[in-house]
Amino acid sequence: MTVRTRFAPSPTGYLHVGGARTALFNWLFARSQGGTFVLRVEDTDEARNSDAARQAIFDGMNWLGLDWDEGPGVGGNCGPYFQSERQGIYDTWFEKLQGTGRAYEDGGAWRFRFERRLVTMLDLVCGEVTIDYREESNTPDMVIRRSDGSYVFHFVNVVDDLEMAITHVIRGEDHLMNTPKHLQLIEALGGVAPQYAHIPLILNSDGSKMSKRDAGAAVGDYPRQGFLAAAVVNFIALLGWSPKTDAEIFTIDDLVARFSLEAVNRAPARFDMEKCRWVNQQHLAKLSDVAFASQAEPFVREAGLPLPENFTAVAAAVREKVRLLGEVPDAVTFLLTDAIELDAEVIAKVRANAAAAGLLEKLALAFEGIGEWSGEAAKAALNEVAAAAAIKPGQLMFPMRAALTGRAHGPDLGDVLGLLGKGRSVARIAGFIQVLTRG
RNA sequence: GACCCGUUCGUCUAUCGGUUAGGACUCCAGAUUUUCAUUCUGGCAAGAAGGGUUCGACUCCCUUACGGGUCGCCA
Repeated sequence: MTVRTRFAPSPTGYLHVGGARTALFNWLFARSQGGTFVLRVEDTDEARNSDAARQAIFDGMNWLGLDWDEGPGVGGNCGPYFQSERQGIYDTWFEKLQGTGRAYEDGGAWRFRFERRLVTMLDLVCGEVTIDYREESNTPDMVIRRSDGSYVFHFVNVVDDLEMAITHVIRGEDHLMNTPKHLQLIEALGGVAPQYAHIPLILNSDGSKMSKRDAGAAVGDYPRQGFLAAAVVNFIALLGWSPKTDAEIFTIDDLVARFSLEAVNRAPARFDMEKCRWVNQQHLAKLSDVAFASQAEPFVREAGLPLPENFTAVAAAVREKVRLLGEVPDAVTFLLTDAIELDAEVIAKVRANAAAAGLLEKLALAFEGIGEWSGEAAKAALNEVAAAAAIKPGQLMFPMRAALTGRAHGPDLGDVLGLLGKGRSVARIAGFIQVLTRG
């Protein structure tokens, strides 16, 4: 039997990280088992659905790299994959259920009569769970068809899982208490129940339930901030699942190779944005210079900065200084424009050294004398100036960094000098000396 | 309120009866880097509480506390 999993979101809002992780686990399980991953859109609630939300789901899945083998856009033998287009199928199953005598009308709606007994399920994550359905007041018969003729979630979800031959239902723990209902319905329908795996929910860093508007909740925000899809996939995979090794940085293929439902945790996990950023930094570090530059380019363009021909080198210079691609524009501004902002604290710090201005003047002079400019040549000149002044080259570094970048932190000075070129380097030093001496 | 699931450093986690309870993020301190960052080394920091079972319990059982989930003609 080949594994078939599905992700069945409702297009009622943006794609949530919790949903994304559910999709990821289903995808990982299918891929690791050589199975099929189905995307099914549960858009039965017309009032709450929107095209924008539908698109957000597709965009989010595509961005994360979670491709589906069957579903919207790719088709498959179990379509249509929008529940809004499956009315006829539901009608057929509903009639079949009516034939069993387990459905009864109530105020225009139709309810499913539960068997009054203990229902035991064997969850792949939670283990054996038994729910008491003997007392009707605790577990009233559920409505499966509304008085307006439309079907409710429990019914269509079960029918579709049967129709689509889903073998493993991996979903959030918020569905755990729905499972006995689904099991009873499947039994009445004469179907074979899939295996269930209820995964723990993702909480905010303060332990509250993560919902809309919480930081990090919307998958669509991640690309905008400059997260790499591979990093987000890596990070959310580690929320509630463990690869059982000390390694933490994985490609999506690594995850496929290591994934197993047995290693899914039972306790809810909190979302730690700091660590997510760290994971992103680790993934950025693994990119080639060219790949990094092309990822960073849209952000620089968006910031309204000019893109020089040597942008790859510019980006490479700041690569290990950033955790998010969104930080790149700020980090490279001083290399792309001459309108640099001088940090007041940095100026004060340089001024504290009375000799700084004089040294910088000598440095500018030495730079002027360089025939063939390069970062290395400039550094050699700096070393000579330092030697002549009987100071360590390191002492000249800070004033020079301040003059060239306006800041205390930034790329390697050799890189900066090489990228800036002779003219701009000298000009910035001259300008900085003026600021220093002005008062 | 009832029912279900859970509870190891602040956070993510390892441990499947015998460990100085390990790793990672964050933070702090050193080292390296002529500068910045990276990197490296070290440090702070945990078995919710109380009962059992056992020669021995973080690991098994019970109780309590706490956290989360579910109780719709939402999905």
